[in-house]
Amino acid sequence: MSVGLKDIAERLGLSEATVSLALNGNKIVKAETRIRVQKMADEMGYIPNSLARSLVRKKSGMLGLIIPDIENVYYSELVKHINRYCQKVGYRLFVSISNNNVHKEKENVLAMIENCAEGVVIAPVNVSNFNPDYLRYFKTNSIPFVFSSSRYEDVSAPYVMCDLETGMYSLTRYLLAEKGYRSFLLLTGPENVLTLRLRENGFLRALKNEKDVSNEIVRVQAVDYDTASETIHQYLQQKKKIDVIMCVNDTMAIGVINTLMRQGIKVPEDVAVTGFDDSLFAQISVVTLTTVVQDVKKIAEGSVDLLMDRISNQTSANTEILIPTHIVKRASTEGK
Amino acid sequence: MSVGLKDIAERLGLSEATVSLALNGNKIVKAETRIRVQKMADEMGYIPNSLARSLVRKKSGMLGLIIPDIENVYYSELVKHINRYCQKVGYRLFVSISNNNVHKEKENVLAMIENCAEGVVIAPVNVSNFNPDYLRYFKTNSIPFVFSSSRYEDVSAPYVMCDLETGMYSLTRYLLAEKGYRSFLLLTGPENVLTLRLRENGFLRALKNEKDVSNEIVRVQAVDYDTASETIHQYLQQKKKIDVIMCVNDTMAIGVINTLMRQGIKVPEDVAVTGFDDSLFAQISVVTLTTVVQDVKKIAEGSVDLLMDRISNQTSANTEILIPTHIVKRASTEGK
DNA sequence: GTGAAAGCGCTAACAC
DNA sequence: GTGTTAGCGCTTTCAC
Repeated sequence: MSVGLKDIAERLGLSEATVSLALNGNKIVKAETRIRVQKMADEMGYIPNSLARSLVRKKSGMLGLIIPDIENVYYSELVKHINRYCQKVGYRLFVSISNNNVHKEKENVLAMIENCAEGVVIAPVNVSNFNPDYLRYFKTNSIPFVFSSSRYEDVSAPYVMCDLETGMYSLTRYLLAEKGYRSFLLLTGPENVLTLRLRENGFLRALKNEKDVSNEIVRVQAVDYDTASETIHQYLQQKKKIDVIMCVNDTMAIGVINTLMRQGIKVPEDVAVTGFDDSLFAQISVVTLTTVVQDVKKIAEGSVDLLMDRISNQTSANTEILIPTHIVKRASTEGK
Repeated sequence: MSVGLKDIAERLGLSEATVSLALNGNKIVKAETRIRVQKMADEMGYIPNSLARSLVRKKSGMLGLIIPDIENVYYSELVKHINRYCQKVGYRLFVSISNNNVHKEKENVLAMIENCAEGVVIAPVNVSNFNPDYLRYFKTNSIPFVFSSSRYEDVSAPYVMCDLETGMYSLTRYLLAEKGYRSFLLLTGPENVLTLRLRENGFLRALKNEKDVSNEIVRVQAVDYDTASETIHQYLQQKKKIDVIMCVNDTMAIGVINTLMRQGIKVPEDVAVTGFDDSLFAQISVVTLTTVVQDVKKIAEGSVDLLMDRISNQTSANTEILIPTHIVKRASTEGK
């Protein structure tokens, strides 16, 4: 049913080799023959078998991407950009989902090797990973990999991520110095997650040595909409006076805003709210979000560039790229 | 660097064949040998090359999924479920993105064949596709495919999608009969998109023969947040009296609600709003959305089941599965 | 129970 | 210019 090189060769009275060369546009084949072959291939609906090709070439033309969660807008945006950029540099992308689960991530790593990815971008799970030793399989199979969006601190490998610490620092300083807020609440998640810790560090550094400023850190289990909503709902019982609630992502910020508004508390007049990421959510909030922009496209392209570098040059320098962030001011803090 | 069957065989003084059989758990190999081989493979960090395996077995163990847009929450949810379900049935999933572009979809189809997908799920582009003849490549290469979430009307192939027409019908009837709304505005997109047309049909059918009921259809180019916001913003100039604004997806509904609220118009007190899909967005709206539930998980699993069926049984009946929808009532219509 | 041999579909030397 | 050959890493008869 499906047509192969052999079929074309037979029909044309040529050898498989010539057909192969012709189809690959090799100039060594007579132009006329090339055309003839090309035409016949089209006619017969020839589609090359990339399994066979990859096997013999020892190049699959495929890059891998491992992400924790595809429903998270941050990662779906990452996928979009990485996918697009891969195509641009002539590769195909195989995406696999770790479901924020270390064991699954290991499986995905093995799958990448089985599938002969020429390199892989890993967006690490957002839970603590005490033993990411399965990454050594990449080394033993000479497959380069880079971290993207986050990294494992005890694994020495190149990475591309945003400068989250500075991002949160700048945002906090802005709220402090320009908006004059004095009492801060940081709504964040588990302590052991790098990307959250960096935000926290930025937050604390910005407030350090400030007098007449109060800050509080509220830690929740899941950094999502529902959890944020409930947490703030409960927090409101305390009737504490807060100037601004800073969230570690936009989704939580929306949860906070909606909860506040339903209680008749005005944002930003009564209390300001900030997000992080500048995802889709930042703009579809009733009160648009002041947030920190993570330039996902830059992260995506930076990751692929870095990976391509390692694939072709076999450079082994542990390049570490920190993409600058910037803050975007919207309605949720522009009250005072 | 990377270890193959041969390496293991040499170390053990066995043949490649035996090692292969042992690793595949073939009972014909002496249990003791099997263990020995297994152990050595682990020790040496053997990872099978699925390219080679697939080539000889003529089974890649891979299914394909083509979607228009990964940033759209509907599709990312679809990816999640299909991915999960594929794993359950022992397949890997290769996702590719058509970017809502017919030409790209064709490329993706070819890529699926090149990559030897054993079957593929297609979520069609949401623009008119006058000539999806490239789908015949699947037939000529004996690769089964099924449509998911939508379909091309002039292509005869199995499909799994929600009963959008009935969904919209029920919602409209509910608003009419139970809520007593009399003037309806439907905010939808281009005329030639099946999934939108079905909604429209349901809407019109529900209102047909109703006296004292007015309906208006406003058509926009892009069914997204910004377009919906702007359109409603302009529409408000007309100062027409409208009871309910029905949107063809949740994202647009949020755009509408936010725009209304910013104009001081209360939802649902002054005007009610409905969405469609019951995506994440339906619940993160300030005013939670009354909407129609598309059971994405069922669509996902149905699509894979149908595909598996065609892969194994080579059945050729054109099964057409319409998943029932139901409406969920939330704050955005519960005013009157 | 194990090994030898053929071959999956394609490519890349090397002959002719 | 074109054909012959070998072989990518693995599986799977079929002898032994």
